[in-house]
Amino acid sequence: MSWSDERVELLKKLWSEGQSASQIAKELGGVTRNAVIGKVHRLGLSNRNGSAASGAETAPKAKPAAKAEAKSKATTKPAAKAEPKPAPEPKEVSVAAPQAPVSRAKQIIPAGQPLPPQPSTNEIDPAALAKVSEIEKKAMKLTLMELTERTCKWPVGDPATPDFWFCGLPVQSGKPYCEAHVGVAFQPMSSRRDRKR
DNA sequence: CCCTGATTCGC
DNA sequence: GCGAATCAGG
Repeated sequence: MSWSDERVELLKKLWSEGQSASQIAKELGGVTRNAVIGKVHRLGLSNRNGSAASGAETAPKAKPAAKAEAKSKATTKPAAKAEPKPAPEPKEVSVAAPQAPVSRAKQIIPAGQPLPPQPSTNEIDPAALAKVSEIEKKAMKLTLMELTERTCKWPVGDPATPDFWFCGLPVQSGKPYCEAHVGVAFQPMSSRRDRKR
């Protein structure tokens, strides 16, 4: 595989979108994450500007590079290329705010069948819920067959609906869900024992 | 162990 | 230019 124009464009897009190198590699196909990273560097866009994706974001690293380094990086990138596609990316996430309720999590519990470990959607940390609804917007939206050992298996939507999918984001570690969903899946402790019937 | 990006260096 | 190997870190 070679870096055709289209592939480079897709690479740029996905990279600035905040996708990880491995994810981009998968989508491109025929390349490894190393190839992606290498290309990214060669393109001079190692810095993901535009909007730092909150969440799975690596903090700004300041690498002294204790190795032999006598080169100065000339980051002179005009980038004044006329793109046919203006890159419609309304990326301007304002996370600084006290987290305004973007959207109320509707209780879309179909028949009351507690499929997922979805705990009572009313006594969970609101911040965690907000986090969930936020990451679910950029979830992988995988199908059942696409789930792997390390993709978030949190179901979203109504299983009896075409809008049903699994989160699919990278799992926290050995857990079945991504960080955000782990947050709501495992309640620290709550009034659990007071469930009387 | 899983992952992330960064860098090096033979090709 | 390319990317596997390696490095450095979470």
